Order: sequence, then C-alpha cells, then structure tokens
Amino acid sequence: MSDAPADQLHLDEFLCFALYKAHHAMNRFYKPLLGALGLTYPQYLVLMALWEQDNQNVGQLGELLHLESNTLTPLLKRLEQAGLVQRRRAANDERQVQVTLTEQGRALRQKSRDVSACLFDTIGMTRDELGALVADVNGVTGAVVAGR
Amino acid sequence: MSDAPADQLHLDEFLCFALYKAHHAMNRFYKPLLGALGLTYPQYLVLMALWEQDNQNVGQLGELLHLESNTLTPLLKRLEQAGLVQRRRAANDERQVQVTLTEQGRALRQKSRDVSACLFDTIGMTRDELGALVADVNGVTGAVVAGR
DNA sequence: TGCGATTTAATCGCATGCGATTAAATTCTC
DNA sequence: GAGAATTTAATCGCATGCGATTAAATCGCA
Repeated sequence: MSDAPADQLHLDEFLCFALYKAHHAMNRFYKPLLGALGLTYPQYLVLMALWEQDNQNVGQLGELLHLESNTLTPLLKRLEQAGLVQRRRAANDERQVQVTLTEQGRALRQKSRDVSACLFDTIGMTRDELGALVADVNGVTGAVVAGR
Repeated sequence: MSDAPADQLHLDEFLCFALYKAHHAMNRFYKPLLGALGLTYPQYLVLMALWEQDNQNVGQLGELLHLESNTLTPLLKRLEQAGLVQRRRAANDERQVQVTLTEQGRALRQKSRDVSACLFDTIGMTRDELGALVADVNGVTGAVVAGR
C-alpha cells in the first residue's frame, strides 16, 4: 500500500499531528485577542468572509469555510444575537438564508485590524516564506480533500 | 506594529485559516478510517502516545498532546469504557492518574497500521518534503506558543 | 510538626464540528 | 400541472477544546 515505514513513525513526525497542534496553538493565540472583541475564532472567520463579500447565504459561507449548516446555523444565530449580522430568508428562494453585516458588524473590522497583524509579528516570517508555507499547507488540504 | 499590509489581506492568504482548513480536512479524512476502529482522532493520538510509551499519567499525556485535564479526563474515561486503557491512581502520589494500555488497547496498534500509511499515499509527498513541511509547521507552532 | 502554598485531576458551562435526520422550498419529469 | 427528486437550512446527539473553579494530595517552610 505504502512504502512509508509506518512501524517506525513517531508521533512527532506525523503531519496530521503537527497540523493538529498548530491549529490549537493558533486558537489559543487568537482567543484573548478576539475575546476582547467578543468573538470566537470561527465567528471571526465568518466576519472576515463577510467583510470581503457581504450578503452571502449559509451555503456560500459553508463552501468558503469548509463548514456545514449544522455548525454554521447556531454560530450565525449567536452572531445575530450579538448584533453583528442579520439573517433573512432570500426573497427569490425561500430555502436560502442571506447573511448580512449590520453597521456594528462592519465597524468591528476596524477594531480587528491589529489582531491579524499581531500574528505576523509573532511568527516572524517574511511575506514570501509565509506565502510558501500557506501554499504548501493548502496543497496538502487539497490533496486530502480530493483523496477521500 | 507590523509592516504587513493587513488591510489588503484576503481570507485565503491567512496562515491560520490554512491551518484551520488543513486540520479539519485531516479530521474528515481520518474519521471513516478511525471510525472503523471505534476511535476518534484525539483518542487515536492518545493511543499513539501510549503505544510509544505506556503507563503515562494525565499530565504527561497533556504535555505531549497540548491538552488539559478538562479535555483529557472525559476522553480517557471513554477509552476506559471501550476497554482500551486502564486508569489508576498512582501508588506513590495519589494526585496522579496513571493511564495504561489494556491487551485490547495494545492489539489495536496492529489494526491501525494502514491508517497512517493511507495518508502518505493520499498526499503523495516524499519523506523529505513531508519532513520539511512538518518542521515548518512545528516551527510556527513553537513561535506562536512562545509569543503568547 | 503543622499549616499555607502548590500540584494534579476532575467538574462545569459553553462553543464548535459533524453524522444523521428532518422540513420546507424549488426544480425536474412525465 | 402533479408528484417525485433535489436543494437548502435547521435540528439533534455526541465528542472535543478550553476558561474557570473545585477537591484532594503533596510539598515547603517556619
């Protein structure tokens, strides 16, 4: 099946484990910064998606963030509860729910500026190094998603 | 604070987002494979840690996997319920809980052999490329953990 | 020795993720 | 045009993660 000597692999050498730890490290890094804005990391991702392109429906957000409605619906309800987005059934297709930023949601973009900048300072990589790593990681993601 | 032009950054360019997606892609990839063994991914990580070094206490496992007792305790109880590990208070220090593999837990190692090999085949990278990527990702994790 | 500080797991509450199912709206097909 | 198939969110149940707190055991120091 594979020529990889799985017998000799140690936990530390696994890519999946490295990604697992990196993901959680990112989460912990962002938590206090985003907590000051009253956001969780997935909520921040949704807002980033809407800052780039407002008025998306649940399916579009799910495609972008690789999430299903079972995760997004309660999350979006919490964002709505916090007054950051509005949820409305689309007029032309009542199955879809349009998610739109409120004025307050748009305003939060300014406050979140240095949240993202903070990570750059911390990891201390050049834009090029960062871009290469992002490309590599995304490449793995693509291969894994395709290979299922 | 940073010379990174955060204003112009798109969601796709964020390393944290790349790691977020990669982590979830791994999870989804492993889920059916591990589900056949009755395991979740974090449970698999715990077993891998014990396969390398049996009889660790909760704190040691937490250090290795970057998890706290609030996550590990219920997880370990489920593994115990499944008959894969045993939990015992340490004789010399009753505060600590020693986690040991059962015969069934050791046996599962054989069945999980091709789970890890399967990922190698799917992502199609050489050992060297993989090692370099793991090192890069771990480097970011280290910087982020240190920079908190 | 004795008592406060520290260490170690456990517990609680809340927010994801996700498999499975459901409900409602729309589209397709005859 | 009616009914089946499909699409789209929502709902439910369960397993993480984690901040905050608690409880028990051990350590340290006067």
